Amino acid sequence: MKANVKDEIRASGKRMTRTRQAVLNVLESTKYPLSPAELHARLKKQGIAIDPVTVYRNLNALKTIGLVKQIRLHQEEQFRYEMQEGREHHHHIRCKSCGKIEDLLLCPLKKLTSMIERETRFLVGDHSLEFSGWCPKCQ
Amino acid sequence: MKANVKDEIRASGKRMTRTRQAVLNVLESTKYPLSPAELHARLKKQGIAIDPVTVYRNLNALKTIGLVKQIRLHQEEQFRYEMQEGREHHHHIRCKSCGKIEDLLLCPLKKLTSMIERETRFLVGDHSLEFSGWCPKCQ
DNA sequence: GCATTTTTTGCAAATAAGTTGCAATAATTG
DNA sequence: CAATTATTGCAACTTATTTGCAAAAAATGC
Repeated sequence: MKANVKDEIRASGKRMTRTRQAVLNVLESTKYPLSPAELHARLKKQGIAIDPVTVYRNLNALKTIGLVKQIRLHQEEQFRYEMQEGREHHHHIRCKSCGKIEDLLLCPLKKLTSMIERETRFLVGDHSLEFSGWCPKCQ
Repeated sequence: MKANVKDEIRASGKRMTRTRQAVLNVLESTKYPLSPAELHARLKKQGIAIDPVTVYRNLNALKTIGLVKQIRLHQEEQFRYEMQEGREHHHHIRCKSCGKIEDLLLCPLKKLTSMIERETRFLVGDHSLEFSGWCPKCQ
């Protein structure tokens, strides 16, 4: 865990507890966004028994600070969370069959933003892009 | 309501009831995807008092036939539904302040698909793209 | 290090969106 | 019009998430 992660938590008036440390460790060592339930299961497997509610509360706290990003993949019923700290802007692809999720580092949408702003007169703040299909194993 | 909508419903073994007719009417006359609750409220305002459960069941039935499309806008907690029948492929933009949703007819992603397939070895079936920002009134 | 303050945690209970079981009702078919 | 099958309403259930509250853990001041 990077030192400045703890600093950021403290700077926001929050505390770095064992539990929070463990939540961050799992998120940092996972290459795709996790649901609260998946995160809870991983902690359990590590012998760290915390209440599911505590997972929710930690994820919300970390999201508020901006250390963690909350996303929702289309057609999924729960939120997922991934580290935001030090990560590039990216999107995801999800297998329709087994649910496998991978990051996509490419993003073709920066140039499109001004076009959309002109057309809709919205001020664009953000976008979300997701592909779905079948992963190599499920084809 | 187009004649072939009723035909498609009948062809799938389903029936065209007053209720279902009313649900379709609302969807056809709305220019953005509606949540079940919003749809229910509109029916109520028209003096059509049906159970919320019936709205859910009708939306699911229409989705199964392929007449209606179910989408989930990122950071929203409920599903939304829009007519699929006779509509172009499109995406949405949503105001972060008031929640206003508009359609975007442009889609820059067709060319990207083969690139993603090469990179990830997934077979891409679908994509979802959503912009969010501030609508003219909320800027 | 100890007492005080404030955050965090666990447990139980509440919420919100959506689904399911079942009996009554409404459409369709012959 | 009678028989069949889909649809509806109501109550109850499920799943994901949030909230209240008292106890436990972390930070702060001395």
